[in-house]
Amino acid sequence: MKETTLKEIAKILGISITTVSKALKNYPDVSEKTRKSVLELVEKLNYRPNSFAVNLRTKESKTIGLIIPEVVHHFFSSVIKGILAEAEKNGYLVIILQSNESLELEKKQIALLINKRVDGILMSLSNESNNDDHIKEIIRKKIPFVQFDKISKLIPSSKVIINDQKAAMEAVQHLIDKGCRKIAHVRGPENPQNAIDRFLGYKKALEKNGILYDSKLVYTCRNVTFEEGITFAKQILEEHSDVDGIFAITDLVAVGILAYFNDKGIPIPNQIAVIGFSNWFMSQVISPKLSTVDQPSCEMGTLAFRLLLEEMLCKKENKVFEPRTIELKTKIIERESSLKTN
Amino acid sequence: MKETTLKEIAKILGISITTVSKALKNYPDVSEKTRKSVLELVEKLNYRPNSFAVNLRTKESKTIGLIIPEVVHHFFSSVIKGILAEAEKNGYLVIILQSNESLELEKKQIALLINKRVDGILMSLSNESNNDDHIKEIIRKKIPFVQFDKISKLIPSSKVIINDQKAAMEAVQHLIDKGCRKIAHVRGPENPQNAIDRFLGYKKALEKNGILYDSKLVYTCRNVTFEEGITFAKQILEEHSDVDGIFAITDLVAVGILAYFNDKGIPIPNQIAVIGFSNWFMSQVISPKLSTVDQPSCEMGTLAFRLLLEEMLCKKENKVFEPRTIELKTKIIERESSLKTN
DNA sequence: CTGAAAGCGCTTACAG
DNA sequence: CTGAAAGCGCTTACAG
Repeated sequence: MKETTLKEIAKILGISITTVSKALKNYPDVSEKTRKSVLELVEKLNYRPNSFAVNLRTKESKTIGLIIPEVVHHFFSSVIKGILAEAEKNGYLVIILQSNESLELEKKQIALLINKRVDGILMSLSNESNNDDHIKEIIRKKIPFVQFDKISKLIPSSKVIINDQKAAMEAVQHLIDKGCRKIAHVRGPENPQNAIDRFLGYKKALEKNGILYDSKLVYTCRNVTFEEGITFAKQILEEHSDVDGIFAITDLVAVGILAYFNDKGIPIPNQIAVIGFSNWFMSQVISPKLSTVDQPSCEMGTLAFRLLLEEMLCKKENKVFEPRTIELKTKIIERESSLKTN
Repeated sequence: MKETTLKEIAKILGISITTVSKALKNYPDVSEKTRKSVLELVEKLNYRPNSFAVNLRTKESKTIGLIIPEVVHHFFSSVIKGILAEAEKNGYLVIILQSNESLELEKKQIALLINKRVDGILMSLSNESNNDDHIKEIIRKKIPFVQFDKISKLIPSSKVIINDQKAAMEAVQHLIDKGCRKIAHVRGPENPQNAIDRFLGYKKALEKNGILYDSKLVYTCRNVTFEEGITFAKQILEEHSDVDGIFAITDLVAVGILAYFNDKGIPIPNQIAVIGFSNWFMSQVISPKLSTVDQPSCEMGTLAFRLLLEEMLCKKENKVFEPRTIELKTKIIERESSLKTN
């Protein structure tokens, strides 16, 4: 089945391609009569402009790229949902790539998106990312670019983030308020800014409350998994049996910790209180229900797309765009895992 | 920053655009010397072919579309993961659209993908889909098309599915084997084939075991949510206090059911055994751990893409492609929620 | 081995 | 109000 083209329509109506094109784009200099006949035939033949040709002419594709560390992840999939909804509302399609927390893949995918000539790129860094060179390429090519959640601070782009340090401080303060005095931290990997910030928030909260920081109480995840939660829970119990509180980098790890303690019959929160981060759906259905830090996800996606859209529009009109950073609010969610009764 | 084009390279080297293009595409009829000088300059200028132009010429974009009911969903996000990985391996990008279980959105999105002229489409139907007209358009346009999980049986396309009826039968048989005699079913909405098939499997299992089917024991979800699980658990308890087993359309609903029973102190599985479907991650961390039907997800994505790729290649070579259906194996996962000890 | 030319299907500045 | 023409940046059949 051959696709209808402007040429055919022009031929059938006995007018020029130019006029057909103008009629379709509501140029004012086309007679009502001509426009009508064009619209009718277009309707009848179910004509759709060839997007490849339009892209080539207009140098834009109404398509953006999204690079995300992991799709099977409550937080990230919610961000994707927000992005997809907002993009669709504004007539944009989204190409999604999963970096799988790998720097190598991330590099490759940035190259793919640049070659594809997407109109803009949204990105959350992989855990392995430890320098900015591959990202600078996006800036150098003047491709509209917004980072969210896991960002590189030094890249001059718009960003949508939370205040990880503050949120972590509040989480640890919450444990302290509940009576915890010896608090372990299962932190994220070395590279990601948010793992660093949450760790710093942990330290600051201790300091503020006159509790001595002990680096032995800090355990570092490599892959931030449920399994690591189990492993570290075991280790904490063996190495520091008097720990009375744990702040985990994210809910998935916290759930692993709870699973191990449940299994061993360690009373939570009375012996050890636990708080996670991100408010995954899972947290409210496990037992005990997990206290955590609520972090906007869908909204983060929506706002990231809006910032990108603004930048794309500025670029189109050759205006200067000043990158902006939006910081979203977090909130402590108190549930059973930190509700000490002693 | 202007992008490098073939024209510029040709000009700098004092040769024709044709020759540059051929050198880059490893045509045999280019001298080694010329090819080398081209490759060197290309490297130096970091030339990347303009994909818009390539798309227009070759009439393909190495991009496929994926329409999925819901991204924030353990099963679907795992399928996406499988698709993305396989697509990337084969040099394809994936545009993802979320139909949000809405027929209207689904229609719109099919139109978007057709207009975008993607090379192929992967799709899982929304719950609202009750006829095939919008999907037939894909077939009519001869766009390579593969359905997975939630499919329309009558559309002549490749499919990747499980045997929902058989899997459901096994799940209910499992409850019966554990001693359940009055088994309720919290089913999915009316339209989706897999909800229908699981319901039929439920019925067949009862029949096979000489248990009378009672339509009052079947509860129908509208949105297949955690909250509906809670609601129906309550209703089941009120309306049929002697129910001793529940088969839920999916784990999310089953988890809602467990939450309600836990809250009310109903002993699971001893008073009521529960089995879900899909083996979401969550199922193994809640208490009691949820018995369920394991359903391949990532693999489903991988295979769906492979079938699509095959069809896309056939189309390119003007070969006939015979749609195929791949049926993946499921497996009962026995956990605490069905482990009666009486 | 090299290149002129046609063409993919649009958009738009320009002339009339 | 209409249309001829140029051009976006490639690919490829064809001629030499």
